[in-house]
Amino acid sequence: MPGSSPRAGDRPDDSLIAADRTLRQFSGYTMKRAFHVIQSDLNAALAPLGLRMLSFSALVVVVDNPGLRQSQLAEVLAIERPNLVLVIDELERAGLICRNPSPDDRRAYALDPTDDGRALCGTAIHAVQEHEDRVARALTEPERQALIAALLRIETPEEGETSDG
Amino acid sequence: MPGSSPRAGDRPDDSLIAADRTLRQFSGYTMKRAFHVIQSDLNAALAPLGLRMLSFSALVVVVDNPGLRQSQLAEVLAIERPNLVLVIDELERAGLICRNPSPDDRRAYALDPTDDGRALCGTAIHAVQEHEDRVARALTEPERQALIAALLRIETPEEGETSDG
DNA sequence: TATTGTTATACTCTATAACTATA
DNA sequence: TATAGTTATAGAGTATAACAATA
Repeated sequence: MPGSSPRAGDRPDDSLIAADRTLRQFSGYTMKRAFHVIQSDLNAALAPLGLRMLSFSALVVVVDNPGLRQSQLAEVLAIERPNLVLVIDELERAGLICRNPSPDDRRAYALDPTDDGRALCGTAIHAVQEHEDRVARALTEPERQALIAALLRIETPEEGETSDG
Repeated sequence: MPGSSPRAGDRPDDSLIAADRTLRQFSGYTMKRAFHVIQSDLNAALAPLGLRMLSFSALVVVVDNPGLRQSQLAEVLAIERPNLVLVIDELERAGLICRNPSPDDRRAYALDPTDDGRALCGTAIHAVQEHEDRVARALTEPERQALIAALLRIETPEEGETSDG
């Protein structure tokens, strides 16, 4: 139940810090706000490298899985195929990955990292790790790992129930 | 370091489930994906009531804090003032809140819930609680509360260090 | 007939500058 | 001059339909 605060105008601004206490019970609301903070910091960390969160993610997966097709990469990143096209364009224009002809299927491209792409990927992972260290400063390391495990279980409830199975 | 998988095309699709393992170390990536799942479910739960995540949040804060001005509401919700205007329009058109003249300041509006707004707010909170129960099904209750606490600390590192201070 | 990559399109959320009317 | 609400606009991220080439 919403509650029964007095009118907010009657009080100093300090009362606003608790003005969303009902919403704070809900993980979606708090997650949205935390994610916004994290995404801003992450994009700021990646901007000097000419990357953003999405292009960084695509680059890492291509470096880890050379030869991947675009439809596979979209599936891995959980985005729609059309939305990946501009990301690949961006990475290709920057000379970080190539669209090579797939040996098996003339409709498809095999995505491969260039040497520059592999090098920048390493640099970017280092930058993102520094961002992660800033996140970790607000948490203990077990808390940080528990957070990631909880988020993974929320995304895919059947997986990651407990990883000792 | 990215690693050295063989070419993904050599393998069946099963290999894709681990194709983003490097990214999974980073809270931002996993949070983005979990948030996307949560936001979709939350919006689906609210859609039958004519609400979405943002309008629901605004309604709850107005019901909890009648008389709030728009600029205060924007600050509470951590969104820019211009982006709140259409949300308030939407809630006012639906007859859930009113823009009343502020007694103190003729530039400002005092936002107040209508009876319908208060009623729908209660219904919506119930719907969101059911959504939260679905989230909780993937976690234990202490895990769910630890998740929310961790997200709050990430958003505002200085607050919520430990709440027994 | 189905799939790959693509184009076009649209909707949401977010961010900034500038306007008006008040203060 | 500063602030409250507003308008206009732009940029991301995301979603669907439909097309050409290929399977």
